[in-house]
Amino acid sequence: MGRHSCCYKQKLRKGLWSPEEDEKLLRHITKYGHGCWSSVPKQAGLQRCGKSCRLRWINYLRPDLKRGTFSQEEENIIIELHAVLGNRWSQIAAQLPGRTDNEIKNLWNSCLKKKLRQRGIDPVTHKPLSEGENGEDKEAAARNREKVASISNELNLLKSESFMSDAASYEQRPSSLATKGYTPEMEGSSCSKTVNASSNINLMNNCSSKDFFLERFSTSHQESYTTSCQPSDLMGNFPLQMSYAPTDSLSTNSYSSHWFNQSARSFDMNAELTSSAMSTILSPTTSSYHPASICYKPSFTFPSEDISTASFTVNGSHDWETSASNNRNNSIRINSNTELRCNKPLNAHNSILAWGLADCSNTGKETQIQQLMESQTEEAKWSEYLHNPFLMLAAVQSQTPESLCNEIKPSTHLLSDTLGAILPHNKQQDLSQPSSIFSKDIQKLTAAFGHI
DNA sequence: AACTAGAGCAACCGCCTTGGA
DNA sequence: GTCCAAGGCGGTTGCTCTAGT
Repeated sequence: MGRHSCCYKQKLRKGLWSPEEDEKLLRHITKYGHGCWSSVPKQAGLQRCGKSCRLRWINYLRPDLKRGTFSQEEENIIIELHAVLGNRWSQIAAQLPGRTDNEIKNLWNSCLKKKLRQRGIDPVTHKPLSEGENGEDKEAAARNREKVASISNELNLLKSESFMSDAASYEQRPSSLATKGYTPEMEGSSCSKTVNASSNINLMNNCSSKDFFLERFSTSHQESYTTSCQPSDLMGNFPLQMSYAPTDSLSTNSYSSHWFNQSARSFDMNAELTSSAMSTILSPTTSSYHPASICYKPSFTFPSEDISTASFTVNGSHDWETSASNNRNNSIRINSNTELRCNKPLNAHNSILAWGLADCSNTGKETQIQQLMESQTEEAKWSEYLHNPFLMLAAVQSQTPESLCNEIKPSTHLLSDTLGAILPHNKQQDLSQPSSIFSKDIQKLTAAFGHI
């Protein structure tokens, strides 16, 4: 790899775009659309490479771009999203209509990082800066810690044969679809990419339960069907610090932390699991129901769609299976022992799902995990579990369903409470409508898992 | 007025993934 | 299965502007 092939062929202009070039590009795309970017410069009469044209369009000429400085609310959203997503600028940008990843990246590097440091928050970890460690040292230290943790986790993985089951893949939506949704013809395209098992291994072992869930249950990062997640519920020790954004509408719900999908819908973290994972694996008709479940603490909000009871199976392995292909047994099975499932019927009047990690085999064992859970607060328990997938696995494999049962907290109100303040006015009406995204995902996962 | 440093921003670079041949 | 072009993304560079000296 190196310079783009198009740049070899002829001497192309580089550097800043002139108004004439802008006009040519704008006129061409307005009239014909961009189609294949590599052919755009020729058709538009530009001495630029296709990539350069694409970038110019995306970052500057696009008509839906929002100009001007970032509002305080936008900054807060970026900070919150960065705490969750890290430097995934395109994903962050996807939650801020009219803003580009480049813009956000520049803002972060030039302004927000500084602001966070001034507030005593490490922009890398989003945790309070410790005294005696300056920002740069802290960053380096954080990177080192990550490396160490990563290596350690890899070793743990090797030790854990249960995690070394054969590879599986699941479908993930293409990033292009999500990020650059301004070309209508792109919508509905069905490209996909496969994430192999090694990705999932890393997800598990980097001890980010957030990532674990997002990767496992969302159809894509880019189009992540959002979640609001109570960090103590799902993110373990994930460093989501809300304290620095106390005034905006997001932060009034603090730990609800709503996210948005490409169409500016907001969902609940739990809904991410349900909307992307569930919708892709559930048929609206049948699924199994297991009365003796281990209730998984986070409650899942599901859009009001006519979906019956459902379950999907999880094990500690990164190997997923589903029997959804025949639409009779709508479950994802990772291994034979554990199920993560919804144990409430879903219909238009009951959109709250209670999910369970159900132990299907090893019941009644007393374990360290159980003792741990008994001794800690509920929040801490789940934090610990979600922080450490191995603990989770161990617990699930050794606990009785009852011993792990926690109450389910409805969370739909978080959605409605927050959206009004966040969504553009013209988007708010969508909230009452069943999301077509979900049915799309049903098709996608069905297709994705159908061949397994 | 000249110089310098820093901030902000636009664009490029290099790598990765995807999909078609 | 391999190769390659295209597209996407995050990191980096370099230019311009502005404030301070």
